[in-house]
Amino acid sequence: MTVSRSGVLELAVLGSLHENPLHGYELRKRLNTLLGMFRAFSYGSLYPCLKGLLNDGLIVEEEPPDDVVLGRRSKIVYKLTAEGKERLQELLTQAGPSSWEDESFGIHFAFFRHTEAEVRLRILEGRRSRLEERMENVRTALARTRERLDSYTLELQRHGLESVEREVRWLNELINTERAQADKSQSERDKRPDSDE
Amino acid sequence: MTVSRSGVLELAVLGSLHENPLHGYELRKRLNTLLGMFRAFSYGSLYPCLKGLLNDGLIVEEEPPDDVVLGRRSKIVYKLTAEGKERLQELLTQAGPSSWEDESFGIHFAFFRHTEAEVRLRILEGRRSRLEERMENVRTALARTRERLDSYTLELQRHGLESVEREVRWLNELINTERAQADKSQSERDKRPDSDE
DNA sequence: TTCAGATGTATCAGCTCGATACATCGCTCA
DNA sequence: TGAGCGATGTATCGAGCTGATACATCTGAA
Repeated sequence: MTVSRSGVLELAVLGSLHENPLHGYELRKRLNTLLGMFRAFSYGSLYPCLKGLLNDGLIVEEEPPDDVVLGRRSKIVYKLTAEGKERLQELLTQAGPSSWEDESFGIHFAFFRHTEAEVRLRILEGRRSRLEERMENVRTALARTRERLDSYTLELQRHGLESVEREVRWLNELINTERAQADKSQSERDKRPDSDE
Repeated sequence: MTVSRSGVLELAVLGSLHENPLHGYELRKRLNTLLGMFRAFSYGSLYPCLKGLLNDGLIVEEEPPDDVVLGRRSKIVYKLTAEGKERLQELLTQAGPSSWEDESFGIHFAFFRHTEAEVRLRILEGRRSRLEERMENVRTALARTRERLDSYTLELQRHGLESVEREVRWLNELINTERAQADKSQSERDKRPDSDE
């Protein structure tokens, strides 16, 4: 906590370093590739974050392999410590309201393969209800406005709402898939496919 | 420039106050209704912005109407000055790269009814090429990645790209409409519909 | 009457972005 | 050879925004 580190960035960095050790520059590229259109991190957030994680003992500098030692090392390659792995597990397990914020959701989603089915469902459903709530607010605010809005503003509203509706449908599909899988593995564990759930 | 004021917020505030004088609380509600799903401003940015605009003489406190004078005024209603109107025109006329940033585009769009057709086209086309460029980068970065990504990450990429593709199509429609209107008014001005432009 | 919730102004810590600085490496073109 | 250039690489800073919070008033309902 000594140094700036926002939780979501921490997850992104620890999750990436868990897969393989990286140095800052490459970490940024990897993360931005991973997140695609959703998000792009800047050095101004990554380097302070790495410094903070190092400071807290969650990551350490990796020793360069012997055959590179001769040259001055310019790269600083980081890898997770045991505490770092623990912390990552913690971040992957807990899913609070921040997990379905716009900025956090993509990160959590990108590391879904490491998280429990139950947590995945919680995050997906949390995001869905967050979006639906927001749409509801916008719609009622829009309906309450007395003056009539010009066509450009209305078009903006329409497009915005439609985009979010599409995301909700996408979330629904994902949730259904997750549920179907959960049910399947549940009934496999039970060894007897009863009709009652 | 004395106080914090980011250009896009300045446009949003001046544009709103141009239509009718408002106090901070109401300004925020109006702006957030106007922008719908696109953006929401916080007090932490609005009040400093109002202070800055006041400081630079672009807005002034409006005298309360006589029939309210008796009670202590708690509201501080602001309205544009002549310099404020000038500045607003300036902001509406100029369209640079910042106009097609994610955070700015919605604001510019929401005030399109006050801007020239030529500027509207510049902003729409600028945003389109910005999005296309970004998609191109993501796609090549994705193609260059050697390791294969898990299904969640791929799904995230797919959804992200699809959303942006949809926005590009939306922009195309708007651009076509704008162009058609521009051509129409152009030929009306010419009074003779020649084939060569 | 009291209390909750909307209205209203204002600030602050923490965090992020975009720009920038600086240095090295490998490549190409002359 | 070496000049130039773009990618690689680490790092910092100012400016600005969010979310939380504090505090005060007004209104209507219980």
